[in-house]
Amino acid sequence: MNRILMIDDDVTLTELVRDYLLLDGFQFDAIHDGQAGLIAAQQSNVDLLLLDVMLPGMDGLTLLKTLRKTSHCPVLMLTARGDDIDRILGLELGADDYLAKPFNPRELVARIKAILRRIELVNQAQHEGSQPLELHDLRLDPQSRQVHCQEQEVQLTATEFQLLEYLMRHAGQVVSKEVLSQTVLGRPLQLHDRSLDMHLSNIRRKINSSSPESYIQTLRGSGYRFLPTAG
Amino acid sequence: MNRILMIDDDVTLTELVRDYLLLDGFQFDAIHDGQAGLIAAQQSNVDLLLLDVMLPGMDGLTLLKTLRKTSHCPVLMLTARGDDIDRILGLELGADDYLAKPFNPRELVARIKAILRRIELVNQAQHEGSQPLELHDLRLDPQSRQVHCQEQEVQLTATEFQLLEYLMRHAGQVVSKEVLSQTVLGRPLQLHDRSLDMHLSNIRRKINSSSPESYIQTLRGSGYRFLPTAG
DNA sequence: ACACATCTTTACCTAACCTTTACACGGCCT
DNA sequence: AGGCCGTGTAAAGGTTAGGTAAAGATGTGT
Repeated sequence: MNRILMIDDDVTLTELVRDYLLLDGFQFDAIHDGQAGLIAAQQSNVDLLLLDVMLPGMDGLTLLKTLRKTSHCPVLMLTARGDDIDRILGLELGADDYLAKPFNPRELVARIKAILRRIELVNQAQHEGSQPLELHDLRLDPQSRQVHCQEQEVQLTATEFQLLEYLMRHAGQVVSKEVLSQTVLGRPLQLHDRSLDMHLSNIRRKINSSSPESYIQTLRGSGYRFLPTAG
Repeated sequence: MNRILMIDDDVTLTELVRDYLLLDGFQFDAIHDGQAGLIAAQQSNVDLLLLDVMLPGMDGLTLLKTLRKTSHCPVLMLTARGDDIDRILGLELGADDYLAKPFNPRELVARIKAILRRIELVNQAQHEGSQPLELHDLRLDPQSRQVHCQEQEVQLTATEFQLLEYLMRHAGQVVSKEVLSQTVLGRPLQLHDRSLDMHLSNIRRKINSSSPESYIQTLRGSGYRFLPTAG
């Protein structure tokens, strides 16, 4: 789960952004004053900072400059149109992106995700989890992003693939819908949200066309479990 | 077997790291003084150097600077939080990575492996980088920078060539747009950046004029994959 | 300065995809 | 038995990623 800190004196705006980000499964805090914001950004463990340029207490550019002495936390600047964007993004200050006010909250979310994905990439070099998984008559290969069932290729969408991969990696364990929603869909499970059920259903349909076995058990009220091979 | 040398005055820490690295099949030595460390690094045959910034005898940055005059051995810096990371990683000193103390030993191992893998890759690329690649009815020759499709030459621009080469070298694997943008275009993928799509489109058009086969698969939401020949 | 090649951005479109809605079924409790 | 709740799934609806044409920007050589 990613923690976002927003430093902006516009309370209406921060509340709006809060709503959107919570829906997408982020943790969110807002601070409405520059100096307090700097301290919070320095001390707490923030994954990404949303920073307004115009701020009471301390303006955003100064804040960023100060923060950069001690932190490389990714920063997305919120600017008024016509601000000195080159300088903000350039080496001198080193923001990761900017967005001109007023902005579309969806766009903001998209940019946040883009930045975090970029960061993720850098850390990913050390990621090893790319060995093919083989259970029952299923083979799932993250490297080629292919799934075979009884040697027949099964075409899965990105989400279906992630879902199946997660279940297979946790074979034998019960995985709750809450966890699946958060890790696979990237958002908290909402009331009446049937997306996961649909994806599961689709996976089963696609797999069952090759194999009648059902590895994916439903544990009513608890979640799902992928049968381990021993069983 | 890879040989790791750690230069750090914290004996408890070096012992901890020793345990982890031995378990992972590395050879390991530790030296607790800067000057002695430099000499050891210069003389012995080390595959990777773990270097603390704060050191008795000679500080890590000076050591690295001196070492770089004679050696290109990969270096992973161990820093206190808030050290001038840019300078460490930058061209001036040329460390390969850094890790802030206190760190998780697993993370350290992961980064070490990542660096060594990277080095390995580079060596490999230099080694085989000049042999022509042949897949399906495509032949791509890095040496002459020519591409033939069914014996017919296909004129590609520099970017298109690099893109195709990267995909062919990773035939069978999914390659994300993020990775392609970073490696081929040399910049992080931005939101709404369609350059890659365009280059892909152009490559496909040029190739398809000679051959109706489509080796380049799109995996919506995941990236692209060049079909391996076996399949 | 100009022409040319290349790369990037913009814009539009479509198909693939994800989510929502709706209804059905079956377990579980009282 | 009856009702509630969680789940399966078909179908509809809305959204988005990707293909590509065309315009714009950038670069390079003459």
